[in-house]
Amino acid sequence: MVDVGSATGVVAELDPRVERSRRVILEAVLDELGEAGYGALTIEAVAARAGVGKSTIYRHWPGKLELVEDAFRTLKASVEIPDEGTLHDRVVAVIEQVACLVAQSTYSACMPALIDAAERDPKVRDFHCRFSAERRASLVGLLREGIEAGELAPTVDPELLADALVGPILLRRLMLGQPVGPEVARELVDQLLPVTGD
Amino acid sequence: MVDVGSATGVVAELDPRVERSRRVILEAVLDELGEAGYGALTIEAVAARAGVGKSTIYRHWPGKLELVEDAFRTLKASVEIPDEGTLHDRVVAVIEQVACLVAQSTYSACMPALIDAAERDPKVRDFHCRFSAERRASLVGLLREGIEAGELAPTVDPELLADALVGPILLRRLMLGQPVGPEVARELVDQLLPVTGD
DNA sequence: TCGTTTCGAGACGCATACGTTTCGGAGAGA
DNA sequence: TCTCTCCGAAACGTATGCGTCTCGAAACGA
Repeated sequence: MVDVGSATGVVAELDPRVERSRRVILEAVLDELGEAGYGALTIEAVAARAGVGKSTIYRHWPGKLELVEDAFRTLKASVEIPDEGTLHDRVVAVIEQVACLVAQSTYSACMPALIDAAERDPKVRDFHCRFSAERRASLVGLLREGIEAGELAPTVDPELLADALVGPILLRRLMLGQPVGPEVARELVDQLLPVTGD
Repeated sequence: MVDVGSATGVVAELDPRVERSRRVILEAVLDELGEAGYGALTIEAVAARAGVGKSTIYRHWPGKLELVEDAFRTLKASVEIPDEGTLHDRVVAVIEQVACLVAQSTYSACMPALIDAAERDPKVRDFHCRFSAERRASLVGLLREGIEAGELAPTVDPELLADALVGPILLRRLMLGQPVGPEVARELVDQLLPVTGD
């Protein structure tokens, strides 16, 4: 019942039953969000899908909002920046990851629900924006490196360029119903990255 | 009660009471969608907001889905293509309109709900995608003109470029919580439009 | 004027979800 | 083994929304 901070700063659950309950419940929340969305999400549906009693959910969370927040926090949607290669190739690798993430992943399935929930509740909005901004920052950083290394013209606005690379992927997924595959990443970079020299 | 096709092909409601009821109800639906979203939208809330009885709603629509579809159809979100000016200026004008539309409009308020609803129901999805595709097509057409007129390099993919111009606006509105003003339109076009010659 | 149509209001039975509570069973840990 | 904790199930009363129905008032339009 009580969390214990270990010497490493990691918080460990004493009872494995609690850990297991929290895990299956949060998984069920993400599944429900993908299917029903935020507005139509019910605690009863989550409990049924997770195979737990409602009381177990209310034992660990005060309500729907906190439950959904915790579930979103478990989403894995990080992007890895490759160390080697030309700027062009490194950017392509990043955009490929973004395309895969947006085309098929738990994150992708929950994206519409997340966008909708962010519009309704300030807490979710904060989380969602910070979540997106973190990934964006890594791409912006990569582009900044390129400018400093002289591979990109100094007139380039790295934030605008980052959004221009990622924006179309979102647009096609959310507005056009045509999620793009990773093969489009190279086209995007070829068209939009104003490389200097070669 | 009966629609009459006039000589001009316009369908007119005989009874002004019906016309008025439908109008205030559909307005209320859009307001509710902006506030509550699609999943949490209820007929009762729409009726209360519109100041009509529930029976009046059920008299004109079979259920929530058709009601929402009709409401979305009343959304004005068209983009006008200017006739004169350089390609650069014409594209700027279009992107400015898009930015205004996405920053503040009934359409903007309903966008998260529309995206969420499209994910849940195929009918809404069809409508939403066609709706988005129509606006996209007008910008793509403008870019194609530019290519044919030699103002844009023939290597440009007009659809990709159109998405690269509009995508960032959506990304900042939906993912970053930073809707952009029309002043960003010029920056976008300056950075992304690969004009030939001048 | 007068019959017709639509209206708002509200009651209806039904279904679902809320959040709380109780209780017997089972797993954890000493 | 034995105690303590957490569990799932289910029942609880309440609240809300569903879709239907009825009714008297008001507006339409001929």
